[in-house]
Amino acid sequence: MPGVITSQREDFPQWYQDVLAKAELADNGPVRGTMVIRPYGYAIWERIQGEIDRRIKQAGAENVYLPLFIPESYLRKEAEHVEGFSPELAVVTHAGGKELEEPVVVRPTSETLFGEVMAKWVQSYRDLPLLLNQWANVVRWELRPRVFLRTTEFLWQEGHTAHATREDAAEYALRILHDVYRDFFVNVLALPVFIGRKTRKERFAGAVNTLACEGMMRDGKALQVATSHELGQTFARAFDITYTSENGTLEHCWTTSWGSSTRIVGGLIMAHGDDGGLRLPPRVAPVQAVVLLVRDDADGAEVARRLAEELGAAGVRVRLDSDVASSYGRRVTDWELKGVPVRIEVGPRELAEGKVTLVRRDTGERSGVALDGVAAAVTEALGRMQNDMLAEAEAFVREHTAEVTGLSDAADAAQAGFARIPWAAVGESGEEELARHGVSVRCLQRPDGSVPASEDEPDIVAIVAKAY
RNA sequence: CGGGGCGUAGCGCAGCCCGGUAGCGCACUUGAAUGGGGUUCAAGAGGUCGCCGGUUCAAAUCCGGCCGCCCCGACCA
Repeated sequence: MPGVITSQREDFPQWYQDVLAKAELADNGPVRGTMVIRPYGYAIWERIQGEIDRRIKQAGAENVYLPLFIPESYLRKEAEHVEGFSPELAVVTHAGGKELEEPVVVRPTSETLFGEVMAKWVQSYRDLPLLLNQWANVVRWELRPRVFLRTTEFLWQEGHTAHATREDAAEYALRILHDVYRDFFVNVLALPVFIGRKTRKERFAGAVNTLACEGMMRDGKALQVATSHELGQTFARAFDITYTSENGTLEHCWTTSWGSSTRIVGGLIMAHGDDGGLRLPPRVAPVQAVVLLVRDDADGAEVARRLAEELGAAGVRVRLDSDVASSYGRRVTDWELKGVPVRIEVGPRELAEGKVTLVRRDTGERSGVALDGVAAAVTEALGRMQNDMLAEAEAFVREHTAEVTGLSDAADAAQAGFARIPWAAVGESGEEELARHGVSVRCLQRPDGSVPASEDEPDIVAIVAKAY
């Protein structure tokens, strides 16, 4: 595949743009910073959405839908929250042909609306925990947008929960991080993630603790792919989310919020893509296998049709490409750009031997497969690819993560990957210093990679990197 | 808001310095050949050269003003 696109570090932004366009994922929208997600890009998002939604439900949360518009006064109820979001709000001042008495804000996130709703729904300790989630679009007027990674309008899932105790809320926020997000990234996207606490500087506006998953892209930069916040009693106090406890006293709830967005699609592209375009792990691929009819012959067409049917029956998401009016090379390249994991080529040469050719997208490896063994071979290849892609990504992360002890070494290492450095050697002043090199603390971890209970724990490690 | 750059066909660009019939690649339409890694040939359609003004016999090109957009930094899932 001669020079279709290149993923060399210096060309990475251009490579990313090319993949978006050539794999037909998304374009810029007419309003600056917005994006148009094309059918194939949306199909990938639907896979992501389905997998995350299933995990959310397993964690006990239920889906609801709250309004797009928020009265401006709601946002003002929580000082830190307004301050954090006001620069990027889209505000509607006119509607129905006249100026509104109170402007309405297009939601940048829905903590305030959920606060209002929870205050009504929670009366007694028997109503707790209240575990809610919504799939919605939100708007944040970003200064420097980038398709999928940071767009003015994006699709996401935001979970909002209310609990009786601090411990219960903290435990749930951590559970979401582990059981919903990390599990999804590792087992579906084959994307190893660093999980940990955000520093005070990087914390969500209004939260008392922010947890995050950070993924490494192939240019060595970090992308925050999901977050989970403990909101303490901040929003419970601002919105009067109270309950009567078992012994009759009136108490404020402890709330959490957590989210993941269409940004994940960008992360998927940048973590697994190569010079041939997208590479999709089988579990997230909308099309897992394509049966490609090489030449225009009736026997081959019949075999290809039958194989596609068999694969479908075996539970493989399969497509038949018998569009022989387009050239073989063109079609092969198109499916590779789209990252389809397995390609089955049906041509006269191998058919003469009672075989077809199976090609893996991740390695490019080709093998001959007997006609009656195709479904088994494809299923096996998909399973192997899922594991191999995770192992490959893990090796990449290991090779691009440096152990350092000093700030300047950390800043240097972060030009090409991640650095692990004792948090004691960084601190808030060190964060400022790193920022001058375009580097930030992505998260704080225990030495074993688990999530610390506070940033004051001894021996905790800062993961530092350049970030998107 | 600081620092760079760009506005010419649907997309990507050349032409501008040195004024003289509006060009190239991709995509699109038609026809033919080809067909195991982005096929080839032929024909065709498509333009207010960002806008306004000036200089000139003549402006995409020179001069003045305006507008829009992109990239790098600050903000962020």
